[in-house]
Amino acid sequence: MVDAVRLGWFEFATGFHLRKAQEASFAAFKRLVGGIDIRVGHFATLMLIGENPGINQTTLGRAVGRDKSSLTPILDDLVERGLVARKRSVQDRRRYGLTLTEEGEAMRATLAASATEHEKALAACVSPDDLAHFVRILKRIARIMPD
Amino acid sequence: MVDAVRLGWFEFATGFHLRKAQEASFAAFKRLVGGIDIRVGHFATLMLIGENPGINQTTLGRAVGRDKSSLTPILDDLVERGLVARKRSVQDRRRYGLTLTEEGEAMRATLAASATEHEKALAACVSPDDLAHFVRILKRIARIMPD
DNA sequence: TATTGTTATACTCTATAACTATA
DNA sequence: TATAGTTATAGAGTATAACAATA
Repeated sequence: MVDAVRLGWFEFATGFHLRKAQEASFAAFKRLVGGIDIRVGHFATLMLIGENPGINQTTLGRAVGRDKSSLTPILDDLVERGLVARKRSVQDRRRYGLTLTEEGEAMRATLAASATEHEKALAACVSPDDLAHFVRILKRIARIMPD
Repeated sequence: MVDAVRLGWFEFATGFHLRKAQEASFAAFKRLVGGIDIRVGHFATLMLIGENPGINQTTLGRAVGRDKSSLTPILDDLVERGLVARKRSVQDRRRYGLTLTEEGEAMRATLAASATEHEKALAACVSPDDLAHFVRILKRIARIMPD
């Protein structure tokens, strides 16, 4: 049974469609990397450590919009799997500098390939001309809305 | 301490910014309706029942992208608070027809006002010319990505 | 046999608060 | 006193599976 549901006001509710688009994109990405045993939170963490070697957990948390305590189990897992190394800073012994191991770098390359695939799938929804503009709007929303 | 974090590849990762924009929009909406004791899941449910009187739970779940079992506790709460009425269908006694009570309708009107405010806040991030196009892209992503 | 809705249950993700150790 | 990171814990939000009632 396929019932037509009137969205009514929701037809134009940006927040509602933002959520559905995000969920769809998320689900598609999960399916894409389904063969690789890694979660999306792990993915972002791995990519950002690769891009910012020596970054600490608090800074990393701010970048992905999560509390530092939320990152602890993710990092525990990545370290245990030999993908990330925690090195205590000599200048400030409270901090750990995070870096990718060789294996972590290899995993990052593999995941980056999946991510590129995923971007291609998104490109089927947004013309190349519009994509940059689209992402710019998303960034503006993320930056401005909280105030 | 404000560290600059290199996003690197992430700079262009649509999915990443989609998530951050969705979270920012969600947080802003929560703050807006903060005075009203209602959650976002409840909000969508209330709006869609108002727009589709007599809708059943399975159909409603499909519209919001949730399993029917996820809606049961939400509906229990809305019914207990006198906002929604469950009426067993006479044609098919397995189904309940969902409608808003008078109080539910009043709540819907109040929430719709908040939602309109929220859309105005979003309009500060997307020009009126672009907004319709932006939402169209979001819908396309939600429709196409899962395949 | 299939479907609607409920229940029991468990999992993921996340934050808060209290803690240790350093500064 | 303040900060980096960990631990314990709790709360959303969600899905899966088994179930009862009905089709």
